[in-house]
Amino acid sequence: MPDLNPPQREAVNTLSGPLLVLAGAGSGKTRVITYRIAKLIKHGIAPNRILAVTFTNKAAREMKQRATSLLGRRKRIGGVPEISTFHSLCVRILRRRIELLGYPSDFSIYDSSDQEGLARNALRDIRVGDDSLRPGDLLSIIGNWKTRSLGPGAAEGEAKNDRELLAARAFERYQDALKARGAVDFDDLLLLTERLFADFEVVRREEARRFDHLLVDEYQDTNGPQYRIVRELAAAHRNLCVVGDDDQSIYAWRGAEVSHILNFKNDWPEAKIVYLEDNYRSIEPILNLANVLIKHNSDRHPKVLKPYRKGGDSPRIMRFDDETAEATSIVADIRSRMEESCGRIRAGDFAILFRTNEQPRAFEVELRRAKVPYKLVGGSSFYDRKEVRDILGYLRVVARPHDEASLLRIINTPPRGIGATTIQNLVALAVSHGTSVWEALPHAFANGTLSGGPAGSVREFRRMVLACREQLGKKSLAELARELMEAAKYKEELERVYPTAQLAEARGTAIESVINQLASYEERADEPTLQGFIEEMTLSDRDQNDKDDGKQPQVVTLMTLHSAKGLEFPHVYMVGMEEGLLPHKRSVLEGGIGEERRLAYVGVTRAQDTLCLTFCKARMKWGKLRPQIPSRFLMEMKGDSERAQKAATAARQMLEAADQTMKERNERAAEKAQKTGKKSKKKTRKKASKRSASSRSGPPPGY
DNA sequence: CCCTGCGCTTTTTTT
DNA sequence: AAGCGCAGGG
Repeated sequence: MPDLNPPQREAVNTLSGPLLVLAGAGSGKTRVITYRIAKLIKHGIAPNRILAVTFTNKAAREMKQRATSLLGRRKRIGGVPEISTFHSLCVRILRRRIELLGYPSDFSIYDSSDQEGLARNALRDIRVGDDSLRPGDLLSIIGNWKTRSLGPGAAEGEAKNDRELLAARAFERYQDALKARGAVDFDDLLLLTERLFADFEVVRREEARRFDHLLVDEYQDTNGPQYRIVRELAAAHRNLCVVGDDDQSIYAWRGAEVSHILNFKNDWPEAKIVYLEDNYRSIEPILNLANVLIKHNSDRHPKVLKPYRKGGDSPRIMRFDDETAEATSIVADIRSRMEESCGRIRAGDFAILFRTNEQPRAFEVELRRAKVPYKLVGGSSFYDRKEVRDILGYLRVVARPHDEASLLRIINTPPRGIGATTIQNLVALAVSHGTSVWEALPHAFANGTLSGGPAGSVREFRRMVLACREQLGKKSLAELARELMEAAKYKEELERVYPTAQLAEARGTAIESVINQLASYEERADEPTLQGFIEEMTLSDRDQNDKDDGKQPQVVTLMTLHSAKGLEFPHVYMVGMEEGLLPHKRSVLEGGIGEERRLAYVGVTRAQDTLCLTFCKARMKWGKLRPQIPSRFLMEMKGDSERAQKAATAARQMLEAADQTMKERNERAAEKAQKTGKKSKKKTRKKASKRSASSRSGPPPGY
């Protein structure tokens, strides 16, 4: 890539006022942002007056690195620019001011698995009509409302059917439960910040005054709350630079609105607009494919990626019998390309991109078998492992014993004789006192809720937590964590549960790994706190690789198309190019092919040198081999619109049919449930009345 | 209180 | 195919 081209230079040199940079894929937008930050500082802006916001921690980390290396020695003068994600920015604001909204300033942040527990409780014993909801469904509905800044009241008012009414009521209980625990979920971070700005002018001014320049990356993916937070922060100084590409908007399902970037000029009439269309990343044939594909989207800002790197091999399209064959061949392909290149091409040059998180399974098996090193980004990995969640639970309880979700998670892990009944009684007592379970413990000893064996176990548990809290600040956090896990006899439990020492050992490494990450956090952070570490673990993008902050190991990358946004690889495989997968079934049936096409576009434009698109004739699902139709996007890229049409029609028919059989099955199940359902309904009612009898006051909201 | 085994459901993307 | 919840035995 040459030095800055004219539009890039213009973007970098526009130092004040609103600026919209419409940057195509591979046009060097990260470079433009970092150069701009450097330029601002060279022109005398104090670094700590600059705020840059990104969507992922990875992007923030990278931007920080590049900016500091650009600035060299200069960074020491006047601090460093603040580069963070929306979420961590909001956490910082809320820690300062959230008490105005009735939350404690040491609020906990609940991640998806904590949320699920709350959702389950919120749904307990409510029924509207004969609709019911799964916790996951509820959470996605709530997420939807939250990204539209709707509270439970407004949601109930808007509810159009029983299902939504039910969800709205559960939403209220869910939100009450969160607040009662002094906890917020991910959406709340944005929502409460927005509310703080709206309700308290002082806060808005105070926060807006911290910075004179605001830069936002991936602006096409801002949702409502993010958009309004940006607007408020930049309203006074108006030095707002946003960078994005409407063709890469892939988060509409999470509330992102492309209109934010398309209507930028309406909000900031004096804004300058710069287009970056020169692509320095990919070779010509890859870009041709991308351009042809995205043209099929009608609702867009027309632009074309212009290749800087002319010539090169055309992308390959390959067909396989099933996902096992797909994985085997691709892994073999990777191996042979590495071998033939005599070490010039390395594992780290390859990426395998897919639409859904079940797809990498076959590849993992195959890569392991072929001894090719790889990493699986995101998905259910390290952070979701039971052991990791357990130790984090312990740490969270030590940091803040009122954190109910964590307390209940670990109070009997490993089993220490505090069973379900005991826990239920404790929760009921806490509820009737209107306190957290932790606070209720002394009362429970006093009034006899706890007695005998369980009382002893609980007392010992409480002592263990208190002893650990005692040590906070006196010992290193890593040391503390190690001692805590020892006191909890966690390793012994692993040895007990797993048949072989080897298995137990493998499980134990997760614990070790968290403790190591804690140690490295302590070294790196200015003022390390347990809360700070937990926050980092909760908010971090789920990239395990941030632990080895030195050299990236040379490994093949496996990730979803969504996670691939913003990245590039010399050699890319886009796998599972099939109707129902990409475009995803849901989009085929409910509309929204445009976003799927953008997703495919994002995938194609990740590739620098070679691209390989693959699909399978059939795919294993629920133990059955199901025939697949090649993705219409493949045909669109080949310029065969007619066959793309046909594929679309055939896919719709097939998926609708599958949907129909499933509906029928559900109906049959529902009928069955109605017969036994009367019984089970009675059962749950009985249970409910039992519970309320024992707790006297009945289950209040949140339980 | 804890463990096992059976049966039932499962269908996207994430900070 | 696999993970989860629940019932029943130790």
